[in-house]
Amino acid sequence: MSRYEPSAIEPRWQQAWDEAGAFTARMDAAKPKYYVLEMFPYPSGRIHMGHVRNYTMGDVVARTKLAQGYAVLHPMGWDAFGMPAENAAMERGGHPQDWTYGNIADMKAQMRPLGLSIDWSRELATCDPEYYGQQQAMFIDMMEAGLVYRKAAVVNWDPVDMTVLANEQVIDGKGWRSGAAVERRELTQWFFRISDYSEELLDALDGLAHWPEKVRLMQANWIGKSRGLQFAFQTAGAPEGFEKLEVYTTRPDTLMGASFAAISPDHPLAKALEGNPKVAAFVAEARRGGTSAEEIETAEKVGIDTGIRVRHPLDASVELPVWIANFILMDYGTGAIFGCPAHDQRDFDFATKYHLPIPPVFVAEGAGEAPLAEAYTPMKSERVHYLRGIRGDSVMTGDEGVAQAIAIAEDMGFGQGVTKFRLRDWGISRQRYWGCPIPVVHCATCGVVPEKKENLPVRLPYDVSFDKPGNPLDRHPTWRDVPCPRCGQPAKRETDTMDTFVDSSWYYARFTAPRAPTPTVPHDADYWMNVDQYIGGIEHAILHLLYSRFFARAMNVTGHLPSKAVEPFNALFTQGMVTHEIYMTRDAQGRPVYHLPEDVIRSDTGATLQDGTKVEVIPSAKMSKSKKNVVDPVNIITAYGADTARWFVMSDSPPERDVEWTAAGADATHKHLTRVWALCSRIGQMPADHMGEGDDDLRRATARAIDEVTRGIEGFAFNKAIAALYAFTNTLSRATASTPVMKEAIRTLAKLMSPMTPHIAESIWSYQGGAGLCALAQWPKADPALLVDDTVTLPIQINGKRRAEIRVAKDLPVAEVEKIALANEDVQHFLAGQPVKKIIVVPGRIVNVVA
RNA sequence: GGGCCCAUACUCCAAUCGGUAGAGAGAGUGGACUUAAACUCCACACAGUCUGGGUUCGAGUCCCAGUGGGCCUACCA
Repeated sequence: MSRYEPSAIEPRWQQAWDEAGAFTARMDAAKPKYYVLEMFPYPSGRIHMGHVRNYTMGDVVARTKLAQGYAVLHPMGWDAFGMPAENAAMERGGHPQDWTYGNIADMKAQMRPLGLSIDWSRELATCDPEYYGQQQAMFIDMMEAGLVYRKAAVVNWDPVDMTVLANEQVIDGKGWRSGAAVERRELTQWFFRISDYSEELLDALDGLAHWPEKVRLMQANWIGKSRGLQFAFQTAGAPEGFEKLEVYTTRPDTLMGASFAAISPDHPLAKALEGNPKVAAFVAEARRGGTSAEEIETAEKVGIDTGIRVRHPLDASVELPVWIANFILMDYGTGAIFGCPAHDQRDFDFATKYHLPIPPVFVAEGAGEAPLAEAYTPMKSERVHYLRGIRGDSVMTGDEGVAQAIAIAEDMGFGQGVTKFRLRDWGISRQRYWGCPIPVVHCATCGVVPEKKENLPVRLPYDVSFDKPGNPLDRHPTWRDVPCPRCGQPAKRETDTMDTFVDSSWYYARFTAPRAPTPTVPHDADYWMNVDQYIGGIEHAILHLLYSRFFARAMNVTGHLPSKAVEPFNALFTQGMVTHEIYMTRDAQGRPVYHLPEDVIRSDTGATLQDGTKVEVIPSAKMSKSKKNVVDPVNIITAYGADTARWFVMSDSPPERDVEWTAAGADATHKHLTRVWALCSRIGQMPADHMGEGDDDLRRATARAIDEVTRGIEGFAFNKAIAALYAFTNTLSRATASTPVMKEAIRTLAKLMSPMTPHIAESIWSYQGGAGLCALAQWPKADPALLVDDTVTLPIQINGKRRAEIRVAKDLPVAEVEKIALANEDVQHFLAGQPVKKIIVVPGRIVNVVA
């Protein structure tokens, strides 16, 4: 065995795996199946260390399950539609399709050297017509199932780029690319009825036992269920048609503390009042409100009195003013509220500003009434003293007060208890070229008509240009102008395309039969679903994962997935980031200048540039191009090999936490692999009949390593599995056992390393006479008899302090252990004649004597 | 404002059910090898677990209060 040269062995083993079809997923009724999936990447053209960590984690799971006898499905694809491709076309010319497929080829070329156990025969890109055509078929099925509808919705419209912008693309009220002032425009858009599933999507979260608590909580908050009271105020002085004003509240128990009513600037009543120039000006100003976090935080609560009055539902003699206020959202509830300043901080701020009364409804139990410096908002579970409860003076919890208020309102007939959700229907229309075309045709006679399924896919035309702003599909007559699929009269295609989140909401299902002429194939979907382990970033905790859960239900309703797959991901793991130090100097003007790690010389005392300039070292942060604290995986693979990169990103930190990339760490990993190589070489040269010492000890150490590594991997504690491998390697390198035992131990070491470092594992395996490919060899099982010692060392504590230890047989009865412990010389010494009050024996662990 | 996570040796991190604080890695120190250095090998040293209370025979681990750092989310009535 010559030197350890990753560049020589890695491509060779990758080829061997390919030729053996080692990772081709095959349905096998005789085997349990395992579907492991990492969130597929956007084809930006470059992989980064975050990808390496994400895909290595999935690979470790996939390779281990394969060795444990599962039929494994471990596919990869590309989330290939989206705006960057169009932006690139606009900025640099070229075509989004060419740009995207070029990037896919580049990225795949960077990924393949990692040696991932991916079934590349199932590769797909969401921009493949074979993929999005099936998505269009499902869209039509969903239309028929009543899961899709059109409605007018207010959107952010960029008048220069002539497109709809997402909220995060609006910066300071201006389009992020064009810089043009963004308008709010009403457009007719397509929606999925995800809000019909609010309750179910919320309730089903409880069943996702192997999802991070954090993600489930984030989704629950996003769905946002609330129980409250909806009722109508009678108005006075309102325009015609507004004799009633519907409001919604989750705190109907505070109704007697109402001092005003307020409506959203987007409320129909506000629109009806825009004849008043002051109102119109206020509404226009409020709508321009910034969207950045900072602006929202500092935005002052402002309003304008409409002059309209409403009658209090419980006391007709009380009239409340109706204000238009900038902090009322049209999207939530009814877009109108009653203000109870004593028990809502926003209302309190508002009332203080406009000198509205602040009557408290309740006070802390035992407290008296006193002027408030801020709103009093105890938890609803807390008992409070109601001074102005709906039933007058009483003491109860907020929850009880709310329930009572709803009951009374329903009894009196002025309102009903209702459950509301924050989750809105999912608007999927995008005025973009590079997305999945919505497969419908607009006909003057027949209205909106779905395309015939035999005409799918509705392909994106290639001959488009991006020299003009707007959607090129809009100005493509031969694509746009088509006969109506129903009556044959001239009609127009829908030119909007789908949100790219639609593409990623079902790719996991498509992987089970990626080339089928239908979205899925029942037999395949039934065999492979669900995804047993899904791995990805926390940034997709809400949208992608919630949409996927909805889509799986929609696919079930339309017959594309079995009912067992309505929750498509059995287990979810969200991995931490890869971080790196940041190196900074300052230019003549004092502005920060950042430097790439390879341009910096790091020493114990600090860091300098090549020319000796002192560099400021900023603690590790997420790798980012702008801070230049990036390490290119391609360079690492060239310098050290894929096994080093894979091992390093899995070592040290627990996988859910961030891992810091350091040059010293990567170097150390490479050294370790070199040591393992040398150890293998040495064992390989031992005479076959060499009789050594400590065979049993090495067998025990081997069994322990199997046990620890297996438990580490299965428990997603890859750092602990790697630590166990370090320890086992050290033990083995010091061992002086007989040749067969040594060989057995290093073959086991290779197998245990193979999920993390598959290439070097294959080399060792074949050199040590392992049969076939290491990747396909069975995962070792630890002999339970070798995992337990016959005798154990028990520490003895006296009053909680460790004072002595004894060595006893593992299963020695407690009474015997007590006797031996008390007879111990050191114990007698420390007891110094004190009587023993109590003795606690934890078998196999510890003895504690209480004196 | 709300929520979640983290805090153990110089650094990154281990420590099953509460049971001897150290598995592993880096950096450090000393030594062997070398003309010398690098590489490699061997050895050594390094904390009582962020602070303050509590529960317990026993707390890094559980509970309460706080401090520091990170992430997410937010006028949701």
